[in-house]
Order: sequence, then C-alpha cells, then structure tokens
Amino acid sequence: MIPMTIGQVAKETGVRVETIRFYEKEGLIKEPERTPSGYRQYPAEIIQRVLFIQRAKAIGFTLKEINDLLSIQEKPNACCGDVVERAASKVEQIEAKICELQRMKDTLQELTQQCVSHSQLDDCPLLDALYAD
Amino acid sequence: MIPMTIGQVAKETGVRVETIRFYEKEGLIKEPERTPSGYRQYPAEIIQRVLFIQRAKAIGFTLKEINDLLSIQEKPNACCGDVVERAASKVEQIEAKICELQRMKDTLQELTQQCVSHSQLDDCPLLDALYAD
DNA sequence: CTTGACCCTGTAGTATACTTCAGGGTTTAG
DNA sequence: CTAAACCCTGAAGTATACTACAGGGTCAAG
Repeated sequence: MIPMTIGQVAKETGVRVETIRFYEKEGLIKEPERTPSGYRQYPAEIIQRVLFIQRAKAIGFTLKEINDLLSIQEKPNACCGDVVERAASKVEQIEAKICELQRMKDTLQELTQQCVSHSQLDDCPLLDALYAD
Repeated sequence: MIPMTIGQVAKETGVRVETIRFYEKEGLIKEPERTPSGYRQYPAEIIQRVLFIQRAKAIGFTLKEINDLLSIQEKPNACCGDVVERAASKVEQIEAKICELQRMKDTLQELTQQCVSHSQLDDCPLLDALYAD
C-alpha cells in the first residue's frame, strides 16, 4: 500500500493538516516514517486513528482522555473493563454537567417569567434578583 | 460610609483581589477613587456589583454578556425587555448544550452496555465502535 | 525551468477567566 | 522602628484545542 502524505490524510479525514501535526505533538498519533526530504509518510491505518480521535471527541472525551484510551490498547494486560470504566466515569461527568445546566436554565426561566409584562427597567425583577442578597 | 480597600472587598465577596482588578480591567467594575498613595477606595455598592457578576456567571452568562447586562442599566431608554431578551437567548444556548450532552451521554451508555460481560480487549465493542466506519 | 501546490519547523495568536510572578511602595501592629 | 501584611503595575502563565504565521524547502505539471 502506498503511504499517504499529511495532506491526503487531511483530505480523507476532514481534519486539517495542522491539527494532525498537533495530534502528533500531543502524542495522540505516533511519529510516522519520513521521506528522504522529510515529508511524513502515513500508513493507511492512520485514517482510522484520526477518525477514532474525532469520534471520541464527539462523545465528550478530552484529548488527554483519548490519549489514555488509545494507550490502553497498547497495553498487553489491559482489558475491556478499563475502557468501560473510563466511559462510565465520563457518563457521570456529563450527567453532572447536564444537571448544572438544567439548574441554570430553571433559574433563568423563573427570573424571565417574573419579568413578563414588565416594562420599567428601574424595577426589573431579573436584575433585582441578581442584585439581591 | 468608610470606603473599602480591595482586600476588604475580596473578603466580603469571596472573590480574589486579583480577580477584582481583572474585572476592572475588563470594564465590569468602574475605576474607583484612589488614596493619595494609589490604593483603590471602594464604596459599599461594590459588594453588590461583584456579587451580581458572580450570580450572573452562575446562571451561565459570560463576562462579556454580563458586561452587556450591566451597561443596559446605565442606558436611560433601556427597558426590562432588553434584559429578558438576553436571558431568553441564554436559555436557548443552555438548552442546546444540554441536548448535545444528552446525545453524547446516550451514545456512551449504549456503547458501555454492549461492553458489559465482556473481558477481552481485542474485541472491545466500545473501542470497535470508535474505530468502525 | 518555473510556477503553484504542497511540505517542513518553530513560534505566536485565539478565546475564556483567571492566577501567578517580579519588583517595589504603604500601612499598621508591637 | 521594623517586620508583617497589604497595596501597586505590568507581564507572563494556566488549561483546552487548535489556528495562523514566518521563513524556507520540495514536488509535479506544463
């Protein structure tokens, strides 16, 4: 199989060239072979690796966490449970964030409703609530 | 009323001295009077202003948005509706974020469940899903 | 053979909301 | 009067995930 240039990887994955280099610097992608002139030469597997990163990002993992996830695979005695454990912990994090946002939303809506049919600024319930003790 | 030093304001509000100076630099707090030696002298109202910022932050506004909110109050022809409008828009933003997190959580939980009662890493459904097309 | 497209490195910039640091003056308690 | 506690400015650092830029080499088409 013909090795790919970084530009081809970018085109195939929809990820920018600079981002791929950035992932390499961060250790998410291992340093590829180089041509005599120094161009990176990627094997076809790189596509899956980059897409893995994108999908993991989409479900809420940070790059650092994705790095952890990827290194699990390299460990000989690692098991699926290690992955599940991280996923479960991430679910908890996401749940906590949802609760927090829900709480913020409820507060905001409550304040907004008190403001309906109100036109004078000098007694805006929303601003008052933010000012009150 | 005796004016307060920045340290007293910090103690009263639970906000760090540096943060108060930062808010001033960002225009959220107007520049206070100074003693002859250059110390900031705050009127008692500063407490409410700082707490306002904290409360608005807690319900999801960014500092830039809080700045907008605060300047509404200074405008003579502004009305409560202007505030409500911003609050409603913020509610929408929060809702969108909640949906996104919910979607991520669902995906993660689905993948995690497929992994239960699974011990071999070389065929972990969660990792597979991230790798698959 | 030249022009444009592509590649390289290293550094700096973006956004958000601060925190930390260096270097130095002021105020207050003992 | 001195030492601790507090204040000042301005610049740089933190975290996240890139993006952009400067300055320069390489490769493929016509």
